[in-house]
Amino acid sequence: MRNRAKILDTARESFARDGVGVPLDTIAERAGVGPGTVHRHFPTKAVLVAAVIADRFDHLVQRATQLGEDPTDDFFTFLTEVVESARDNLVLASALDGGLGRDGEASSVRLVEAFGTLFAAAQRSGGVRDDVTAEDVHAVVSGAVATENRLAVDRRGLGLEIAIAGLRLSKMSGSQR
Amino acid sequence: MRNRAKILDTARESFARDGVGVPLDTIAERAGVGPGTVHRHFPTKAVLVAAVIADRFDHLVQRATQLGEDPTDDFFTFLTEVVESARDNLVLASALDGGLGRDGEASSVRLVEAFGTLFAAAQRSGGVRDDVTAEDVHAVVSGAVATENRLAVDRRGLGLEIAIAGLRLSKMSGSQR
Amino acid sequence: MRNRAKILDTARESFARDGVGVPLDTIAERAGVGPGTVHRHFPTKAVLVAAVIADRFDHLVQRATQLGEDPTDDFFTFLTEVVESARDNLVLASALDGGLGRDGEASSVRLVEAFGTLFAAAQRSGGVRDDVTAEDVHAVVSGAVATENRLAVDRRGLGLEIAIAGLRLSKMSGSQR
Amino acid sequence: MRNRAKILDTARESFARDGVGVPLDTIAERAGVGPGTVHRHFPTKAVLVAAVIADRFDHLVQRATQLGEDPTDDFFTFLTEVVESARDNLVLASALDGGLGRDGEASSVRLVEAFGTLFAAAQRSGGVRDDVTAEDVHAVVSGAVATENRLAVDRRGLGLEIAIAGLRLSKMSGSQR
DNA sequence: GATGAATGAGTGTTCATTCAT
DNA sequence: GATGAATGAACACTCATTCAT
Repeated sequence: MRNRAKILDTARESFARDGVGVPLDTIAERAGVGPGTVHRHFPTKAVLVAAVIADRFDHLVQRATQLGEDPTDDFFTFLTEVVESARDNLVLASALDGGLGRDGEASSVRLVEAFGTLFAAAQRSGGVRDDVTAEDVHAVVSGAVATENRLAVDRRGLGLEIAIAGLRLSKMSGSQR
Repeated sequence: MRNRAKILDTARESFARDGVGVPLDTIAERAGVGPGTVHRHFPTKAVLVAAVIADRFDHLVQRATQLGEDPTDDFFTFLTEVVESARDNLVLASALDGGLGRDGEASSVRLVEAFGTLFAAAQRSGGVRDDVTAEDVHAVVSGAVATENRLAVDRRGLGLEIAIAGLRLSKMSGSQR
Repeated sequence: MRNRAKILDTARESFARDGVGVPLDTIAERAGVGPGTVHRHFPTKAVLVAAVIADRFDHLVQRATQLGEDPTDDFFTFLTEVVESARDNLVLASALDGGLGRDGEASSVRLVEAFGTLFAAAQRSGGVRDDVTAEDVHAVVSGAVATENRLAVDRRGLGLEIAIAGLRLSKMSGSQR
Repeated sequence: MRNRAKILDTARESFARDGVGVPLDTIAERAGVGPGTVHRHFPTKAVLVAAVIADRFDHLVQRATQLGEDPTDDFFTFLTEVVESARDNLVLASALDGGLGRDGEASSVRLVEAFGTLFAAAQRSGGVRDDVTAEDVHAVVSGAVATENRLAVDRRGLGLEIAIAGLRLSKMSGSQR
């Protein structure tokens, strides 16, 4: 249905800008449909939120398959894309923050897999610290997103820079603290 | 009053565990008091939330004054304390995340000042990258908190390690990305 | 919607009988709808109260336009209608009592205008004391309403009679007290 | 107890200015006592309100006994005092308005009696219309109070003037309407 | 399929009243 | 007697969800 897409788009923008607190009625109104229509397509608010997230996650997974140069570059490129897609996007940021893969959502699992594959390859090829796990990477991504979202607009990039430097293989790794 | 402390404690735990979404009635019940009692001590939910945060923030500011060795060590020690205090604490994490100092709350402003002083000293003494601002540090702290909160329990520390490494003066600073 | 009218009717009766203190939930229950439905049609209790009043006021203004005999008779006929409509009606009585026109409500302003026009004409035609102002008339109307509401049922009319006699041009006007 | 008088005074002013809606806690605070103290002296808010009213009513009844010239003058003088005491006094105004004597309150009954005696004498002496009852007078007083309270400050007196003219024996009485 | 009116449980807040100190 | 902290019922209002049209 065309309405489904319209609702999904509106929800994406609304949730991105204002968080999941936005009333469904507001989304319905912004999408130019009735609240009942929203529920026809998305029986529950949670379902709608999940759909919005899944949409972005699948979009990202898609991108992961379009890489293919150097494993290390691929990994960091993907990480950058993930972080940037969650920048200025409240739902995505909190979706990455809270329970990537843990929620059992199919798209979430796929993203974890895509990430895992790239990460394993990068680690094998020696471009990434070998004392961090795939799970750790999820956490670091969360952190990078949080940093980016808090940074002044003209300072953007610092969060990514630090995260990437922190994951990249270097002599100083693990020597701090 | 003894009840004020009881309510504040209960609120601290409730907000830490479940976020600020916890109904005041629930907090009242958990504290073993009536809903009216909560309002007597904290006229508004916002006031209670602010009180919980202020309590922790002032605790931190207190710690800042007890340092006094090497400026750089002091700064990173304080940063570590701040991040650790927000670990497993949803309100504190989001308080650090959203608008440190921007909210005009006295305790928030004091924390910003404490941070700023230590940061300036550390930067002057050459222990911290000189291309980052105090504002940047707030963002990086947010990120470290997010990372720590997402990390498996036995992996804790990685977020801090990366943040600290990212802020510490090093030859590679600014060379990435 | 049919429900809007049902709610307005119920509110009119409830407010008339028991005053504006009646809980919205009670009105909802009496109207056979949920509390949310009341809020859908009248976002705020003040809006509902205003709607009830506006409904009566506009009804009165309507009547004012249907007159057209002798200016003096018209004025007193209208005054009588206004007072009688507020008889046994707590909201209307207090709406007339407190701030006719001062509240900025459109219907209130219209009623003031209707009253003012009739009053001016009556005064010009010599049927009304020329030492009273339009504002005075509002106060006298308030008084007549109060009197009528306090009067035993079989004595009704005395308040109006006194008010009308007091406003009508007579030799004794202003000689008392 | 001295506190009782302090509370009563404070309540009188508070209720006069803001109506009976004023919270007891506010009155307690203004009186410089705890809320519990208010309840010790006045078990219920209704009791306090009644006490405030009784205090004024008894004050008025007192005045009634100090008259003694011409019956008609006495009656209208008393009526004037009653109306003026309720001017700018929200509780008193509504106490006069709603149920003088009907509430069974002793002071209310006494006021009714005082009024009744003066009224009967005035009527007997031929100074007051003989087609109105004592009950009617209560209603007219209500009206005069309402009018006075609505009148602009520099127009005060009109309500009383009209009420008195309306009750006084005159050739036009009963000829209107 | 779409609509949007209706639902009703839930939330923050107020305030008369009680009672331990 | 006085205090003021505590109580809890009550209220206005929100919003996810349902359902008649």
